[in-house]
Amino acid sequence: MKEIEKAYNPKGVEDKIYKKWEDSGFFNPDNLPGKPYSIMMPPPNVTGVLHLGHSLENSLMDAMARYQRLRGKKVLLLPGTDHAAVATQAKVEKILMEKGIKNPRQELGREKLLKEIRDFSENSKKIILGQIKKMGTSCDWSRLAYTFDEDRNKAVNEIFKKMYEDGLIYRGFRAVNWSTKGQSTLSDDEIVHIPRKAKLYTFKYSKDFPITIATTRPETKLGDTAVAVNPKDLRYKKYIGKEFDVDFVGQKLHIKVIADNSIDINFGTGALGVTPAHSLVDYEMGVKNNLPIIKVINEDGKMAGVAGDYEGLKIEDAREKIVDNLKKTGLLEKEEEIEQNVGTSDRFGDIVEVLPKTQWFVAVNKEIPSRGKSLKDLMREAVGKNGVKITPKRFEKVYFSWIDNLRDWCISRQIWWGHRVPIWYRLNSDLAEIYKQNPEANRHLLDSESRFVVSETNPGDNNDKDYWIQDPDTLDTWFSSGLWTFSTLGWPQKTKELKMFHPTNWMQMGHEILFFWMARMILMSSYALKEIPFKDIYIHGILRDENGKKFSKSSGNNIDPLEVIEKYGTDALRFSLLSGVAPGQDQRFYFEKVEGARNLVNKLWNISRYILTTVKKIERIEERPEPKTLYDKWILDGLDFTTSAVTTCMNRYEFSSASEIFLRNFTWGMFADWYIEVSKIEKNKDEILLYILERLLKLWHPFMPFVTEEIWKNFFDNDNNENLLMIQGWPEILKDKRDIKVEKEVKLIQETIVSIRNLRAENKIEPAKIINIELNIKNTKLFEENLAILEGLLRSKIQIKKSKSSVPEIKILIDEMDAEKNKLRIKKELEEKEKYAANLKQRLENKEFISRAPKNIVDAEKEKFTKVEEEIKNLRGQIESLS
RNA sequence: GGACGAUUAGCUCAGUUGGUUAGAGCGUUCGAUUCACAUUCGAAAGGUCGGAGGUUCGAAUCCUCCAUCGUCCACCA
Repeated sequence: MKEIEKAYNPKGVEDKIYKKWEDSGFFNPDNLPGKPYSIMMPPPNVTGVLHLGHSLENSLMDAMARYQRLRGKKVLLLPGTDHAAVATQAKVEKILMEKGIKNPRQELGREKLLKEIRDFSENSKKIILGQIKKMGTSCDWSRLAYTFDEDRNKAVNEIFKKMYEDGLIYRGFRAVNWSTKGQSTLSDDEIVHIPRKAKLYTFKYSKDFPITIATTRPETKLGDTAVAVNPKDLRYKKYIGKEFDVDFVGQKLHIKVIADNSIDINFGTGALGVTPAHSLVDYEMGVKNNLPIIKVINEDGKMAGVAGDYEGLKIEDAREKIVDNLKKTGLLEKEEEIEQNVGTSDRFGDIVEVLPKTQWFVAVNKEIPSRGKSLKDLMREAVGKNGVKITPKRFEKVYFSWIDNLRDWCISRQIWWGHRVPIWYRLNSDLAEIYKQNPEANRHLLDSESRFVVSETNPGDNNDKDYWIQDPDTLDTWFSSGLWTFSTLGWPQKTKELKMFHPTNWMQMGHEILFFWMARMILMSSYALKEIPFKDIYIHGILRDENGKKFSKSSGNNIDPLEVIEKYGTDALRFSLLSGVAPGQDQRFYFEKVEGARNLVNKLWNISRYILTTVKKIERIEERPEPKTLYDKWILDGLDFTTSAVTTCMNRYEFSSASEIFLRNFTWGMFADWYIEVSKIEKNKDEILLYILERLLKLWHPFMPFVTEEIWKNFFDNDNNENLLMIQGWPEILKDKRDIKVEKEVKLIQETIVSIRNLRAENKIEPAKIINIELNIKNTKLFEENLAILEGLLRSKIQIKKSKSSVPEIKILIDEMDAEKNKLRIKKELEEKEKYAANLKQRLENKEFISRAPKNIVDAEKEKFTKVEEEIKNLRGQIESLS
């Protein structure tokens, strides 16, 4: 007889099995037959190690990949990591600062700092990849990619060039978001708004200026070049178009009064001081009205030279001084405290300033040559009816509203960790010399240089090589991760992989990167390949702790997935995550859940242990065995139904229903609790048990790959690769409907068994004691045929007597029965049934119901009524016989 | 300010086109250990589905309003 351990011990087997899978080559689609199916794993940032959220993603993707592989597809699950430009540099700089290096960029310089970041990220990468393996992820390691490796860099340069040539990438002097702390620009999406208290000042620039304005940022008013009013505002109509020279706290300003429909007549004074240099909204107004841009705040967060008396002051100090000044001159009319939202940098945390700067942008509204559409148009078309399906659908709306508000995308960053902007400027020899002496300080030489070309490498020849300077900036990290679905497949080369696996079939992600990533992938792919990068998108929620709080380092509630795996095993972790996932919905994680999952894994183990150690011969059963008894029919039908349901669920990305409702219920509730127990009584069921076990292992494999693979080994006496469960094929769907008659009969028997067990428990009859029972029933044949089961499961001697009742009337023939107690119980039951019957009766007497409800519903209600009537009669009889 | 989501048993959550006496897991109570599994087995208790209206023969499910919690977007200056 086969020896199998009493409990499943994941620790001993997981690593071995993973190695076996990896060595088999089946992670690589080249070794698989069938139609291609591809999933690109969202590359985790190399800022640190993986957390439970990543475990959820790995579980989702791997479950889908394994499911598709079992269904005979040529599955590519492509792994990778993301250099995460700003995030990683910010992180490493922080670590260095904690080590005492106050200003890492200054103290280390570009090359040394880059080395620090590279070392850090290589280390995180190693840990991350190890963690992905621990999760059992069946990804193709031979195609491992990194957003910052050579191939991906080529793709980045190529697309930059293409977009530049199409006029979609341009250099512009525009108002951009600026992080003083990070000393870099930011895209609109990298800003998080946080509420804070601020003071709103209402004042006039000067005594002779007719309009009062309000602001929370008086210091920026030094850069005002206009006042905007609503054209319908009668108070100010007469001033529109007029220009004024004013003396604002000692500075000369030239203010033009302009009309703009976006101005709210009822807010504040109904007039807005326009600062094109330091507000994105004002900047756009400035462009429309041709207003000059006056930059009064510098990159270091201090007032600029044009600010006159205020030059060199910190923003807060300048503000204070200006307010003082306004008070003194009596120009300040009101000062009130308001709640305001302020934009901060998501990575550096400081308040973001808006500054005018020369940067590189992607034009989203500009028409793409020979396509008659803008990037925005492409992005809009890609989702919805004829494009990507987002699950859940509501995120489509979120996406569209984001598109509508999209501005040109600033892609150049002043940090060092990232893809260098592939632009080279040709300076005059002396300027080149000056620049090289201090690049940081002489950046403006490049900004004002009109001779430049797009190139990966120095475009100069031996004569002027030294005068060509590459743009020191790097690209927004999302510029490179936007290419992920195709840069990983060899683009810009026309590889056969690209043709085979693009567009990808499925993409899953958290809703927090919908804009950052999904939108950019759609942009890049529909532009460069004219393909929407994926067919379906699945949005999952974020994992929270047991109190509903976000996991984060600062709240100290982080859980290391490896710790969970160590304690409960990977399969348990995977199942606990997958069984609770609902699209777009946040999910709580707690250890009781994993414990329950671990118990389920062990249950499957023990089911297998029982079957494999008791059957005469372990063998694979290809054909659906012929059912001999009622329970055989029931369980085989159940398996068919479960197979069909699980398949449907997986095709719809309903991981939770597939695993929790159907598989768990069938495995534990039907197969273990009933059928295996029955098989001990009815005997000779090796074929059916083995047949079901094999299919169960396959159905469970996407959710719990390790334990199923480990059990599967017992079917073979060698460990050839082609015997691995992961490629054995998905169970065939034979039929998806259960036989209603069989269903009903089994239900009747099970209800009878439960009732009798209940009676035993209530009357405190020892479970071991054999008792005599009399069953009065119309359908004696059914009960006679299943007598052995009833007697076996109930430890009873049962006499079946013919009666008119279609529900069994149970009599326990024993002295210890407490008649009073019994009567009470029956009375209670009777009451409930009578209430129910009254309910049904009312419904059936309602003419509207009879005439309007569909016939099958009415018939079902009638049937229910006759049944409950019978039960009531039965119970009444029992009471009588007891008294 | 705008949009979206959640509210179902003590806890965590299912409930897919409106039609079962509203389900599961955990927890609780009672009982069981030579027979695959105490990481187990058996039994039970526990909910007027956030509130108020409406549509319908019929509402946890659809509509309106309200309440509470949460998320995203947005520089009302």
